[in-house]
Amino acid sequence: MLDLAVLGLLKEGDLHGYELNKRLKSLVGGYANSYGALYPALARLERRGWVSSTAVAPELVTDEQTSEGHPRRNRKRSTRSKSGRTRKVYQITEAGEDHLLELLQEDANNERRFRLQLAFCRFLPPDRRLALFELRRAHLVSLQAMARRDPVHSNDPYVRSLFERDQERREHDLAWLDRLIADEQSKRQSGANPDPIDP
Amino acid sequence: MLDLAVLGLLKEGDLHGYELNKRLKSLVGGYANSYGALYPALARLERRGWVSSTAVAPELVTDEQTSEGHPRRNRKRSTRSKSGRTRKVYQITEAGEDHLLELLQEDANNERRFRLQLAFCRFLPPDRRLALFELRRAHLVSLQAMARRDPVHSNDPYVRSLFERDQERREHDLAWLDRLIADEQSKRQSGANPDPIDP
DNA sequence: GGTTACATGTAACTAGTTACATGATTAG
DNA sequence: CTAATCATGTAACTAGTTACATGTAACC
Repeated sequence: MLDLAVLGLLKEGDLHGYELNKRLKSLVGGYANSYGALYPALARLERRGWVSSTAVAPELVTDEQTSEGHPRRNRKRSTRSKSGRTRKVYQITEAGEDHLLELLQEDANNERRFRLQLAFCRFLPPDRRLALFELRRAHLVSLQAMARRDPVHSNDPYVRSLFERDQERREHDLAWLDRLIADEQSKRQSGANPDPIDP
Repeated sequence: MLDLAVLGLLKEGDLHGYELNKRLKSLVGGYANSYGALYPALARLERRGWVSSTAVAPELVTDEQTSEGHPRRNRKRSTRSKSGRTRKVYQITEAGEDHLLELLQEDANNERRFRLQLAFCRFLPPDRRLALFELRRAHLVSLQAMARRDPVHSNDPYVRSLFERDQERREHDLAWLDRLIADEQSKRQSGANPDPIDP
């Protein structure tokens, strides 16, 4: 799961672990400050050849990589470092990109995984993307059916309220997915030139 | 987490592992057929003195425990067994009930935990229950605030759609929780006799 | 006579969290 | 000078899944 998130973020651009973690936090509300998961994951991805890393000495940090614009008066030297340690900047490999495409298509039964798949589904070809959405839809529909044929037995008001919320959430989610699917299909019909020659 | 679910279900009545698993499935849409988590959990709960178990021989299975009403013609003997193996029926201990009360109050930051806490919150005294709801509410509000002060950076339509859904879900959840809280408070005001003497 | 349901368990694996260790740089 | 932020990592723990092993009994 983390693999998917990391490869997806690295496909957008090279990053080091600390920065990756910040992006993960804003991408998935959750994925705490768990460097305890991230760093081992990066090491694993590198062992498998899906990413490669470059050590970047703090002196070599360039202006582009350093936060905002206003250059604040150089103190002592023009090259100042924002970090005290050598950073390891990771980049995705070709094998990594292939693997990412696989991860983007598998399952979709898992709520958290689907979240990540959606966040990076722009890297999929349109037909694969649509297939992913349909797969997720089928899963939601089967959950819906399960809930309907086996309604709440409990008379407890709290349990009932919980199950009602679940029901509403499923319906809301299905409607949302249907909108996504409809948008995909309308895209195929209108600007359906995968190799645009005449703009 | 499983501990909470198991203790809660056992507080409603004695059960064996297989039956517990079925209840878990209908209670939490999820918690797969994971006997691989349940049986070790039961063993652990027993070691800690929160539950105790009784071996029940298949011959001793009584009619009350055997599914539905229609008695189907006894074949060969009046005591027929539905199961081929000795079942281990678990019951919650006094220490287990105390522990359950603790589990019902801790955290509430965790979505899945809160689900279970709500499913069994009827075992809490009303003030504790209200406190639990308020705690969950505070957590949702802080998530809401985080999302607002740090909006989506991405221009990707899929990412945007995802974050919009998140937002709607949070709002829906908050409204739902507020209804639960309001109901609790109105209960306190109307039938607020914890030791009813005059019915 | 094969599939499904009943029933208990173990082993290996997946996935993430919490706490710790370490140290530099920067903003107030 | 002190708190926050930057930066990388390890160890122990929590929590659940998947696959396997084993066997009975009921259903069609």
